Amino acid sequence: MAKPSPGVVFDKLFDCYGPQHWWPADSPFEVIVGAMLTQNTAWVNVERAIGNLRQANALAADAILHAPPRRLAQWLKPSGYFNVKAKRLQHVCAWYLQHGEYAGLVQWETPPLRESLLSVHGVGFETADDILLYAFSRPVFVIDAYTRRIFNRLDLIAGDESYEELRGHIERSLRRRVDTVAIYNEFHALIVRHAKEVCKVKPDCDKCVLRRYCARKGLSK
DNA sequence: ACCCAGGGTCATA
DNA sequence: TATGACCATGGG
Repeated sequence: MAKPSPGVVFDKLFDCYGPQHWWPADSPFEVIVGAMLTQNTAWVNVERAIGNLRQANALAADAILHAPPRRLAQWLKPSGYFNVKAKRLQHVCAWYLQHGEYAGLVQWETPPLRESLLSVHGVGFETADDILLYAFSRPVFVIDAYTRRIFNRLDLIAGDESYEELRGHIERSLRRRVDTVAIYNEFHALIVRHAKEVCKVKPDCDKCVLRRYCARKGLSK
């Protein structure tokens, strides 16, 4: 069985599920908040925490930055790790305000913007790239655990690549597409959708749209 | 009673 | 550089 290219994987997922309309947020700042809160956390719990912030009229950088840590942690409780995330959220809000919020940051070139994000305590590769792609519309492909799992099962990667190696590999393989930002946006969303939908519990991809290509090498996480 | 979820940091070897 | 511990809630 021939291996599919990443582009073929994208096309099959898109044919199956259609556009996903990501990121689920009303503003770039809300994307940033969601990206921080969803770290190793189910999205439904993130929605509750964001709902708490909104209800407290605290879904804004200055409000979060100046909120008492106790109260901020209370709002974040449903999304887990609330003490850790309260600090991380304040760090990223301080960064956001220091650099002129969206209007200031949107003028930056992508590489220095990415470096600056990664310098914020609590922002790692995936969170930075979520923010770059979905808040600032930059052509950066997001690698998450689902991406590794799916590409691993399709035998498209060795499995021990670093984050940056894997990102470079997938970005290069999609270079010919016309609108890379739109493709990266949709692809990552489709991978998450697909992982939740069918590939989560069943490694052999029974009803999987990618079944024809599935390597079935057993329980490769 | 487990396991997992749209990760990241820190201490240790 | 490479593991392991830790953070913590809610759903299956």
